[in-house]
Amino acid sequence: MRMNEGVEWAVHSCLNLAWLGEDRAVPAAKLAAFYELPAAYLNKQLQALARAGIVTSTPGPRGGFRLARPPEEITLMDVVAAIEGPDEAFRCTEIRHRGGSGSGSRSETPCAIHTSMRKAELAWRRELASQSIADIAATVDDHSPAAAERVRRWFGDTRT
Amino acid sequence: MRMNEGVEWAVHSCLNLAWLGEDRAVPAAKLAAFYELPAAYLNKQLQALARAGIVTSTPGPRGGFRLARPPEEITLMDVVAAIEGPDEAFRCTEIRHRGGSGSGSRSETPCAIHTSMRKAELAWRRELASQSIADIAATVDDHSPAAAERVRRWFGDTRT
DNA sequence: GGTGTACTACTCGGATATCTACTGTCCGAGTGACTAGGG
DNA sequence: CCCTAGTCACTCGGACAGTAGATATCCGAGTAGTACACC
Repeated sequence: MRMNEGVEWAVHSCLNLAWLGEDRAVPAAKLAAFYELPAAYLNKQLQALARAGIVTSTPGPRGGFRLARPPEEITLMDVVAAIEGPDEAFRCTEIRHRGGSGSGSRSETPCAIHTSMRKAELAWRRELASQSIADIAATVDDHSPAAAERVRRWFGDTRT
Repeated sequence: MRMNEGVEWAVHSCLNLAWLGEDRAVPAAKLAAFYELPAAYLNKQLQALARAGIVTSTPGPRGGFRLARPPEEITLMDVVAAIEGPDEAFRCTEIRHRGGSGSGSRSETPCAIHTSMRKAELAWRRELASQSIADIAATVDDHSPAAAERVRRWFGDTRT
């Protein structure tokens, strides 16, 4: 089981967008250059965020991405769901109804394994939903206060 | 993000082994036939369980797999870790230290995103570790009491 | 009849193909800004 | 000096390859049971 690498990129980009404010749009190429990521592929992830309503995109010159709502209202769960899709990690294929096992009583009782797995996954989702982009930004500001300013300076100065 | 299908097979097989008792070994081919699964591939998953010390394997005629310890002491976390491996789903690649971002202060503060993700994943693992094979067996016995007996009969009768 | 030995069938275990989906790249559609010309 | 039309560069958006990991399969090593020959 492995999470898409795009999730890491997306969260970092959301953090940067949060620091840069909502009044300016940042092109995907610039967000990618900040971390030396492949620009076109990061763009793909940002598109997913846009479809999920987490960021808004504006085309043309001076265009780019910006957060669609305040960072307090964007949770890690939102970002993960946008990139990974709605499906849960464990997918019950109902093998208990195949072969010699299910012959006869095709009961409609829920699969106990599926239930247990879902319970664990819900705990995971709940924890993700409890943490917002603003929370993470606050943690970073606490540990290294210069980070936000460095981001603002870098995105303000370079004209790549 | 998608969990290996082998996890589902492995948990079902552990359940069956629990119902069949520790005093008899069941070949992988028979466990596979019960659900019409590819035998060689299920065997691969059972090997992973054996390496993790969840089941013991005995070769030769009358050989097969059996639980290495009572089902009360086998948790879902054990099985998932055996199949999926020890790595966590979210892997921080430390992109924050690449490119224009990290130039200058390569701080040793922990990555806040990584910390948050790990927190969620720990909640998931904790929930998995709290449920044992015996718990699931009890749930199934509660919902459809005939299941255990049907398993014992099927594995006892057929001589495939 | 008892015992030792060779044989056979059965099982796991790991090495080897195939296939899905994640990763990465490219080009076109659309939009806003800028420039130049006219009033 | 102000307004308008045309051009251009920039950006997103989706369509198109490449690749790692999961899925599926096959064959060899080892073992226990069995049959047979010998004592």
